[in-house]
Amino acid sequence: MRHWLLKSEPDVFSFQDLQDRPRKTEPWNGVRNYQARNFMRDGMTLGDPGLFYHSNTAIPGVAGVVRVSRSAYPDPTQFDPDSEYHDPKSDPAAPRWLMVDVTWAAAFPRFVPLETMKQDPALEGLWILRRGNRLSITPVDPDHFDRICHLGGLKALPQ
DNA sequence: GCCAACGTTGGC
DNA sequence: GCCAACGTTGGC
Repeated sequence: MRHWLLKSEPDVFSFQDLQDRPRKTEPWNGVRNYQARNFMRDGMTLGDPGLFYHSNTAIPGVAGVVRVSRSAYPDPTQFDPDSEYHDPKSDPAAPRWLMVDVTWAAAFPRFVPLETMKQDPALEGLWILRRGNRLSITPVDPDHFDRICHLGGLKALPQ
């Protein structure tokens, strides 16, 4: 089992939006970066926990925890001409882009701002804190994962 | 809205 | 295969 951090712009899709979904589950579509795709394809397995990170917003940070509820499969939006994620170069016989499903697991009692994580020596090396980081899906060390959950006031993960 | 950092594209 | 141009990301 590996740990992850998933970025989402809350104006587009927030952690609250996920919680409000039927079955609290959402396909993580629209990933159009090869490295992020490879993490989903080669790294993610069912049940992997992930931090739900709000990016490109007034106070960026981690809102809570999700779990991978379906492993990587083709992202249908790449074949949809009406989708903003449409990729005309992707061959339906060999889909270029994949997605996973994620399911809401637990909300942090306290939102953990990026600023807080930056100032925490225990989080040194966390991918999201590296300069110029733009990857929307990144692995997280178990120690870092636990530390961020602690900062968020989460005692233990359900199940 | 600015802009640094980064990934992708395409001419050569 | 190099690399300049371009588009996107995302913190501030």
